[in-house]
This record gives sequence, C-alpha cells and structure tokens, in this order.
Amino acid sequence: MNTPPMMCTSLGVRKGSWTEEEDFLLRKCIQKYGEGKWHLLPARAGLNRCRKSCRLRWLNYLRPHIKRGDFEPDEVDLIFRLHKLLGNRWSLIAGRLPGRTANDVKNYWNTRLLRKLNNKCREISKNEIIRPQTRNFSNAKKNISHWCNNKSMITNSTLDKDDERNKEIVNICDKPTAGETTSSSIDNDGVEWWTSLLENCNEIEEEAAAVRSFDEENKLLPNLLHEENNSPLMRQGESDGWDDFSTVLT
DNA sequence: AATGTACGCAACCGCTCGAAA
DNA sequence: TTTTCGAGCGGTTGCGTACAT
Repeated sequence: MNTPPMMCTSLGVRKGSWTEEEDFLLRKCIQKYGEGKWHLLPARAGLNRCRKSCRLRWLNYLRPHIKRGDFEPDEVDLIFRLHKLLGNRWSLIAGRLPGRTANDVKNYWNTRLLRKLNNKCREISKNEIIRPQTRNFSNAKKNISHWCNNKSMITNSTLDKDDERNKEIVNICDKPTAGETTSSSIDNDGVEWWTSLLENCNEIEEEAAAVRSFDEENKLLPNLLHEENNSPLMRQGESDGWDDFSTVLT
C-alpha cells in the first residue's frame, strides 16, 4: 500500500487518507480507553488528526464486525423500505443493517440506487409526455394551517429540496396503493397531488415516530429481515409501496 | 497506448442537538 | 435561562480505479 498524499491544515492537523500506522494507533487507543471522549483521543493515541476524523475513521472503517462488499438483496430491500419510512436518516437505517455504517448506506443510496431510479424514470419519460399542469391554490387554503403545523413538511429533506432526483424518488416512493388515485391520473383541481403528498408526510412521520418508540421499547429490531412478516412496521397485507420497488430494481 | 469519463468510496465540512456549567 | 462545548449526523467533495473511446 502506497503512502497517501499528506495534507495538513493551517493548524498542522493531518487530513486525507489514513495510513496503516494511524489505523494501528487509533485501534490501540480505543482498545485501551474505549469509544467516546473523542476530543481526548488524538492526544491519547498520538495522532495528529482532529477528533472528527478519528471518530469517522473508527466508525466507518476500523470498528469490528463492519461488513464490507456488496449489499445483499435483502439489505437493499430493507434500505428501500426504511428510506421510504425515514427519509435520509442514514444512521437510523444503518442501525437496522448489522455491520453496515451510515456512510456505507448513504453512499450506496447516492450512487447505485439513485441511478437505478433515475434510469427507470428516464425510461418512463421516453414513453410518457408529462405536461405541466396549472395549480389552483385557492382550494388549498384550508390546508395551509395544517401544512404550517406539520414540521415534516418543512424540514423533511427528501421533500423540501428542489432537486430533480428527490422528486423522482418521491414520485416512485409515493406510488399509490390499490384503490388510491394514481400519480399519473393527477386530479383536475390541481390540489390533490399536494394534499396527498402532505398526507404522506404525516404518515411517514407517524410511522417514524412509531419506529422510534418501538426501538426504545425493544432496543433495535432483532432482525427485521427475517421477522418482517411479524414486524409491526411491515405487516403483511399492508402495502407500504415496497412491491413497486422490486420492479424498479430489476 | 493515451486520454476521457463514470463510478465508488473515504473523508471532510458545516450544522444541529443535548448536556453541562 | 443562557452560554459553551462535545458528539453526531447528513450533504458534499475529492481521489483512485475501471471502463470506454
């Protein structure tokens, strides 16, 4: 392994890739003192790194039992489900994937999965002409106070960014279940797409809250993958929109 | 063989949150 | 109650590598 190029900040703190020696020092220090107290770690370990860098290196790379290599289909399934439920809460998602880090999950989502979704959307757009529709907000007044009180609407990063990729995800993820209005059959009053989106936000927030409280009671789901049919989150027969993803990914 | 491009991953940055003073 | 500071998180960037031209 070649020594990576050295970079230092103005304070002389080393940046850039980690060397084997630094890894060794970090590992040794954590074995001795345990995790935490990151601000003390660089001095204890004799590392010329900032505490953030040390923490990240440990969490994403050096920690025992970290799984490397491709994600299994089960894991990809779970990522999709949890992303729909939780949004870009990578640490929460990773918490349900033993051996995977938030950074891994985030990278995987941002590269491979998003591309697959984008490709699918491009295929769709080849065949369907999506015409912009005028939006009549007069009918939406009644919803405004509801929107304003809905924190998830304001802060949910998967929804509030004017980002084409997020829009595509929202379109796919919010593909309605049987009996609901389809996104392609957008209503004529021009409001329903907004309200249904907002309702979804509420649902997602409620489900996320349920996850949190469930976690607190049970301390992490033992193995969601194998128990999902019994899981309160993914009960059989309840459409969570996931079935749609299988087709997207193939 | 050389060059350009796309992709994946590791790492950094800036922000928020919560605890302690 | 306010301020300070450490910890943690998500977004983004940069680099190395694989692949295409």
